Amino acid sequence: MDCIHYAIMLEIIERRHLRDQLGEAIRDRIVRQRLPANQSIGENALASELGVSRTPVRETLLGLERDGFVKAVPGRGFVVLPLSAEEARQLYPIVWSLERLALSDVTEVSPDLIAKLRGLNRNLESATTPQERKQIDADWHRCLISVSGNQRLAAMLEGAKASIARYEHAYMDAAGPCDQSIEEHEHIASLLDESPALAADAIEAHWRRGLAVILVAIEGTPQA
Amino acid sequence: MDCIHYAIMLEIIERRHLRDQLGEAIRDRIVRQRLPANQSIGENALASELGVSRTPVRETLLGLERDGFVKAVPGRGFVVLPLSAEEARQLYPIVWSLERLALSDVTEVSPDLIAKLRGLNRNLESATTPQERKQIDADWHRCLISVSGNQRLAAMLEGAKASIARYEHAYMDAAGPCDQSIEEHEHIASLLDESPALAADAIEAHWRRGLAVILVAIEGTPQA
DNA sequence: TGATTGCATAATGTATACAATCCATGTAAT
DNA sequence: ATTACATGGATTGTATACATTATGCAATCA
Repeated sequence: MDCIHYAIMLEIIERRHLRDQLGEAIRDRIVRQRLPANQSIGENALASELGVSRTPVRETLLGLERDGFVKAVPGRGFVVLPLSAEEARQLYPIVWSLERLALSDVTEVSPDLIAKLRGLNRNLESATTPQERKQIDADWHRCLISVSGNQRLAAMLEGAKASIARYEHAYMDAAGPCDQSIEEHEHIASLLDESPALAADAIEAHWRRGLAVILVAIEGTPQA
Repeated sequence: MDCIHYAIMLEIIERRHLRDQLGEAIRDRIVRQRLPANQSIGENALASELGVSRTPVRETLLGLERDGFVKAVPGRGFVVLPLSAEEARQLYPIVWSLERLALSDVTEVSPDLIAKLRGLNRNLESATTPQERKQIDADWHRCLISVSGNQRLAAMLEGAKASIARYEHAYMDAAGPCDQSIEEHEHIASLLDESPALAADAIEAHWRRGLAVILVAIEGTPQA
């Protein structure tokens, strides 16, 4: 029994397609505006920069098109879509509707899960780097919607959240989730086992506040 | 000035990627179970059958993976995912949540739109072939959610509806939308300008009934 | 007989090739 | 000077090639 068998037994070998690994890198370039909006993506340059061929790059871009990062224009490749207040106004309600759905119809919430949410929230409090804070915040929401057990819902939310990340990066404080977010998380966690309906209202309010921040940043006017 | 210039001026020339055209064909093969579930898709056979190379076929399959039709397994290609009551229970609530969202926050509904809905519903009544009925039903729902103006929402719903079409084809009466559906459509249209909230409730009920039909067909028991 | 190994074949994942088309620059004509 | 057009290089969309990995089957062994 050699090391390969051990690897299989322990599920160490985890093969991933190149396109999945590239996703992170290319999304990052878009979020950080290294690939500017309204500009066609040079597939050759991107591929050689990433050390792969055009094929997996194009596969990744097709996925990013589904998530609303880019648009494929016949004959001129993939174009990075611009951010807009209008799109933000479209995206956020989708997210809060889907997270509401995750919390509806929940009959019983395990104490373990609430404990896990509280733990993540503590980690969020003590996190130092913005990157870490954003990561933990995303984990907290993933954990929250896991109560539904709805995998299709989780997958759709992943895509929508990725789009929203663009707006948060571009317009929100680079520090990441603030104290108010942490308080709201705690509030939601505490509501979870008493009244899922109230928790659903709270999660919607949480996102509404996030949208308001973004819209102020984009449009300047406090209430638009 | 030759015919090509005219074509461009009139926007007659509409270039589409092969992957988009293949989408319909491959989805159809899955829905009709010509590509059976739990079975890996032979890309070579499919490509030559469709008269194209593997490249656009694979691009299409990546899109179908996003819509939950297939799953890419590293090393063994794309596998057609099986239908399950569990997935149906996940999909339908997503659809009614998103259609609810489309109807919420609607301030003013144009009379034109209501007239168009009623017109489509009449077409649905007089449609003859099941294919036509399904097409018109889909158009009716597209028209309904267009009141929101939320394009991201519309795109997500397209994907979710495509998945649901698999269930409807496999388990619902092949005749397509029935008289009750038409009545419900009419009811929803009439509620639309008075009370969007009630219309939202009605559209949810519409989909809940659809889910119930599917679940009975899959599981047999009337209330599960 | 039943399980296992080894090999041959087929299929996948990625890279590369090639034809079509886009875009920028330059040139001529008005 | 501006427009129209021609031309070349660059880029895309699709096809094909190639290396790796999976799959099936026959031969071997317990």
